[in-house]
Parts: sequence; C-alpha cells; structure tokens
Amino acid sequence: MGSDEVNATTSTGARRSRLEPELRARVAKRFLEGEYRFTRNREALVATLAAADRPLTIPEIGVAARTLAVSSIYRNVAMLEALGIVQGVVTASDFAHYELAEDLTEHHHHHLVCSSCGAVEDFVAPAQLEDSVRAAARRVGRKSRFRVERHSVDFIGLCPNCV
Amino acid sequence: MGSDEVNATTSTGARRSRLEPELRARVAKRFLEGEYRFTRNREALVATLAAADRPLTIPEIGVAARTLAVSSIYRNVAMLEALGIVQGVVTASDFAHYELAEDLTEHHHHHLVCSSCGAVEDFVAPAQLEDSVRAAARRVGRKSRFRVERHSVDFIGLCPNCV
DNA sequence: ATTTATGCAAATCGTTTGCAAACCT
DNA sequence: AGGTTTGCAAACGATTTGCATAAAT
Repeated sequence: MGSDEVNATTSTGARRSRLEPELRARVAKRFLEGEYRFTRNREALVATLAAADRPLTIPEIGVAARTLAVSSIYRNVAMLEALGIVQGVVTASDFAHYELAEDLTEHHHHHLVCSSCGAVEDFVAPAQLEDSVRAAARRVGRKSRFRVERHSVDFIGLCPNCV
Repeated sequence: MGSDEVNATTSTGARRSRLEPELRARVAKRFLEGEYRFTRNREALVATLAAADRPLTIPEIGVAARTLAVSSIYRNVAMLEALGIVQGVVTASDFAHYELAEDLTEHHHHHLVCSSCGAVEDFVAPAQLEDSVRAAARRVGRKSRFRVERHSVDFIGLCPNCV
C-alpha cells in the first residue's frame, strides 16, 4: 500500500542543538513536578523536537538522539506526552508523529498532511479561521456533553514530493 | 439548517440495514468501474457504514457483518478506500475508524475525538467555520506547493463516557 | 470455465514490556 | 543507599498476506 518512507536526512532544521534556557527551565519544572528526572537523554529528546519545524516520528527522533535505545524513546515520549510536554499527531503514516506541546512553543499552528506518504508540515492559520474554530468549539460545548480541550485543523492532500 | 447534530448513540449503533437504492446504484457503479465485484459481503459492509452515525472500527463493522472474516473486512475496507467510497479517520484509538466518503453521503461534517478512549462522533460545523476553512485552504494552495484535497476539523477532548 | 473473493492461519512490524545493569541525587 | 532510567530481547496486537476453496460473472 503506502510506501511510507521517512527520509530522516531531509531538512528537519538544526542538528543536535541545545535547548534554549528559558524553554529548558519550563520543561525541567514539569519534570520535577512529575517527580521525574531530567536526564541528558530526555533533554536531547526535547531539544530535537524543539529544533524541528514539523512533527517527527520515533525513527526520526532516533537519528537525532542516536545514543538512546528505541524502546527508551517510546517510553520517554509516552511520559512526555503524559506530562503535557509533547503532543501526538495522528496521521495515516505507519509511524506516529510527535511535536512539542503548544503551550511550550507559544506557536499555535496546524498541519498539512500528505495522504500519500503521511508526511506532515506545519502551517499557521489566518486569525479569522482561528476565531471561527473557537466559536464553533464553544458552540459544541454548549450543545453537547463533549468537553472540548483543543482542536486540530488539518489540510489533507498531496505534498510536493508526491506530486 | 438549525440543527447541528451531535449524535451520541450507544456504542453499537448500527443495525443490519439495507442500502438505499440510490446510494446502492452509485456505489455499484464505482465497483464496476474499478472492475470489482459487488458482492453481498461488500454491500453489507457499505450498508453498515451508511447506517452508522459515526465512523466505525473494523471490529465494529465485524459485529454488524458477522459473516465476514476479519481479514476480508480489512481487505475490503482498503479497496473501498482506494475507490473513494470509504474514508479513513485518524484517531488516537488502537483501531482505525472508517466512514463513507462525503461525496456519497452529501453530508459534510467533522469529528469530536475523545482523547481518552478514542471514540469518534460526528458534528456539523456552522457555515461560518466552513467558509473560513475553505478560505484558508485556498490560501495554502497559493502559498505553498501542497495540493489541498480536503480538510478535517477535529475537536479533541473528553466524551461524556470519559467525564 | 475463468476470474475474483473469501476464510484461515501464519507472518509482519510498530510498539510495549520484563528484567538486570547503569545511572542520578 | 535508594530509587529511577536504560538497553536488550522477548512479547504484544492490529493489520497484512499466502494459499486453497468458494462464489461471482
């Protein structure tokens, strides 16, 4: 079916970069509140996600933090997600994608999802769209028992590589 | 017009119903164009999805079409997706969810996705939201090489069952 | 009669988990 | 020390696939 290649050498932004102090402090705080340790590996994982300009898969994270065992990446990503530091992005890809939570990045955005290869790109929506989405969310909250926590607006189509 | 439905039917909402003739004809046409056979099992599968008011998982489809082997459901759903009859819905659930394609249902809608249990409900968005989304989609088409085919607006949160 | 669809069971592969050694405070 | 974290390998489970049989045209 889907040839779902994740070429990890594409532009994922900076190489093994350090975490900016301010972000580092905020992440460290959440770790300590959760009574977890802020190890070098975990810092590298967060730094990798912070440096990327799009959600990354576990294999992609593994390339950037190659000292870390794959199983540990899975474990850490799950923990980071529980701590609200990382957020999963669902796509049709074989691999799950992860990105930093928005309250850490201060950068509300949405995704362009390729229906062919599952690749994900970020994009920032016009203010008008955000206003409409928020209004609709409030309305759902009024009309049903579903408690809306956040929203996602995805544009699904074909990325440049898939024509 | 005024009623955007947030139908929360019980977990197994689909009854073994027959396919309405008009829809049946349109689906059958696509099968023949694809040189596939419109078997009783496949008709039952489409009927099950048509009768549901939300995207279903493969196990849920299996309950409604219990004569069909699970592997055949997977195979048929994949084929239906390739034919554009069925559309996958990505959630955090362990199971993929599927629904009839929108050009068959004539019923454009979006989803409330439970972040806890992965359940999915349909909801119809206000016209204003749809206008904003379409405008943003056009803008993406202009500003990038990504070819937008469709969009999805999901509200993620907690369903009534998950408090 | 010939081609396609189905059922069954085995294989696949991303992800999870158990456990002993390595690590942090 | 007393705990947590890590690596390794084995386990897990949703989905896929090979092949012989059944059904459709």
